[in-house]
Amino acid sequence: MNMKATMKDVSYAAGVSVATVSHVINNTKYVTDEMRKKVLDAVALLQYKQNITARNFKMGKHLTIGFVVPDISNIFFSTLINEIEMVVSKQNYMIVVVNTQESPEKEEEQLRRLSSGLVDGLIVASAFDDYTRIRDIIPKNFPIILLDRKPRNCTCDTILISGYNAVFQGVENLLQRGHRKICCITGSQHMSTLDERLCAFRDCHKKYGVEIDEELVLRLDITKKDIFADLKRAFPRNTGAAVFLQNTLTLGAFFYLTNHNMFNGGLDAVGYSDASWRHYALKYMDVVTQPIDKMGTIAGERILERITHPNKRACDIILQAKLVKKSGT
Amino acid sequence: MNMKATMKDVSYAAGVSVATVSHVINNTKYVTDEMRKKVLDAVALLQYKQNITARNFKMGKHLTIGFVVPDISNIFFSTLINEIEMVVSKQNYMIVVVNTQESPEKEEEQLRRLSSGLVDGLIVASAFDDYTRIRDIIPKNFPIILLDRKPRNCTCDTILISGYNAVFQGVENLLQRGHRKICCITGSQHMSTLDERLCAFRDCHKKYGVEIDEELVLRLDITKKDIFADLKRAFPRNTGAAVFLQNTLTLGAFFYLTNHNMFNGGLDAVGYSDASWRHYALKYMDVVTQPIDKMGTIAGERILERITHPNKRACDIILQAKLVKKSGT
DNA sequence: TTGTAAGCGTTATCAG
DNA sequence: CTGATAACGCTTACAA
Repeated sequence: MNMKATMKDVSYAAGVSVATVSHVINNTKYVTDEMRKKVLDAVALLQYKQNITARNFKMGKHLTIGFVVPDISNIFFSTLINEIEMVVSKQNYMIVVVNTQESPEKEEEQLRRLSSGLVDGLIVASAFDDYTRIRDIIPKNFPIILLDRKPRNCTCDTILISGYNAVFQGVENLLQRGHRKICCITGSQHMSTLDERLCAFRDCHKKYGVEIDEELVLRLDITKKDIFADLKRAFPRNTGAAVFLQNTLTLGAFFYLTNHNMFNGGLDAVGYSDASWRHYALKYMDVVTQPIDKMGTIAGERILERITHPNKRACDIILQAKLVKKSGT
Repeated sequence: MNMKATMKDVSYAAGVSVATVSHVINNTKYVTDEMRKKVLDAVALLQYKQNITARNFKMGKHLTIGFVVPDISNIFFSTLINEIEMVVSKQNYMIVVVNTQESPEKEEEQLRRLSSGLVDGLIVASAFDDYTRIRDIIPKNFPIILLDRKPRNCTCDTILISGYNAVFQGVENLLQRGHRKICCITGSQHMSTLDERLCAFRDCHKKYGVEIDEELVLRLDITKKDIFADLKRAFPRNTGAAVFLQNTLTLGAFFYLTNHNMFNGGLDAVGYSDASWRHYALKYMDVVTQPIDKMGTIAGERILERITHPNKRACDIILQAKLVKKSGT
């Protein structure tokens, strides 16, 4: 019989009280060296390990923040994880990541689980269009921050990155260089960020009095393994310019286009990128980059603040994406 | 005063016992419809949410598996997450991911924390060379599975992917096509997988009696943001062939090489890839792909089995990477 | 400085 | 079928 040792076992073995054991384990009160040694010896002898769940339960604290992401393999989110981790780990918090695979049902289930006593706060990039249902799920005043996407009817803190200006500027450059047939390639999912970017695309055309050929506005499904085929079909040869509104799309497109030597053929493009490969692309296209590090830092700081002050009023923060021009221009 | 409602509160409001409340919440015993309704009404009224930590504590079960990864932004690991999730979610387990950023210290800390009552089992891709210390940290018989890398002195279950044959075969192809100056580009970190791949590179040369120019064996630091510069320096023009032993490296290299039109210049190459972009690369290089999905499935199934039978004897599983030849050949 | 004991929210045993 | 109540392992007044 090899049941796991508890504090009581240790206290018994050491000939002291459980309170004393607790205090030496947690360094929470002064204990004489003699006692401390007895305790530590017993701990070693019994291979005692503190039961963190019991502790968390008793304290109502977990030193843990949940990060709910729709797609963990998107470099945008994985970078964010590191960034947030860096901030919160300074206060001894850890981050647990759960992946919802863009499924609202999964998100709902996870939010329900995590918010019911597993973590002290939540950061979530939501797959929901509308957040009304979620409000009943998350306890009132539970520290929660929404990232990157803002569903309707959501009253929590949000941190967003606006791509409007950057995309507008990118499209403006293309128009100013004389392009009139600009292909716009975006994702098939519906989300606030994409809508905004597309909006910039349209508005810029309007400003210059250029009519958009709707045939050139394409929505590709990037969850499919092979964007290649889609792109092939989608990419008309008679347009001299293209705009890609999503980072995942841009990588695929970039491969496709370089492989077909289209940039050397004079193609002009604006892409979206959050990854290190943006450096390579810069030879051929303007690239919109998002301030992920800043977003992560702010998210980390803010969730910590919410945890300590749960009933401050919520607010939105909007960061700006930036257009980095390709090397030639 | 708006303290969170407990079962006791609910039982009081519903005029029943806590036992009954518990049973309707968990569907764990038959309760008459009348009682059940009373309970559910009270739950709604008080906005009662079960405290999962208390439950986990009491039950000693968490329905949670920890996945400890060295680099969450590596597509190899993020794909693995999805794969594992798919398996374990069928048994209602969730998976929490923690990122160690290739730091053994972080790994140790996380293992300590997770294994002390936060999760029911662990899957870890370790940043450790040697696992002796870890054995004292993880409780005896704690369900744990090591993935992808096998540190020395590790007696747990491991699931590995051997790249030996695939790399050997890739190099063999190059040699048979007449190449004698093959540049080998690998990572700067030390890990079992890379060692094995490099070993295949060497062994294959030996088999063909070709001496390796050690100047052409390069270790690049992929944690640096800009592999581009490194590659530029590293890549000698007089070699007609190159082998890339890591997926992250290969992507950078591929960009660099296509941008410089080197494939059209006749460069022959073997790369490592786990991502969807492998399709694009296949026009230009042989690509080693790893059976990530299989690895994930096995890992998921095995950890579940370990959780139910914690004291079966550990064993190793070795999967084989596969060489996919480029389209022309 | 150390020990005693109550109590955190749940589950589960056992009587009714 | 339902209800008291002990117990899970730990922290923390409070008492000694």
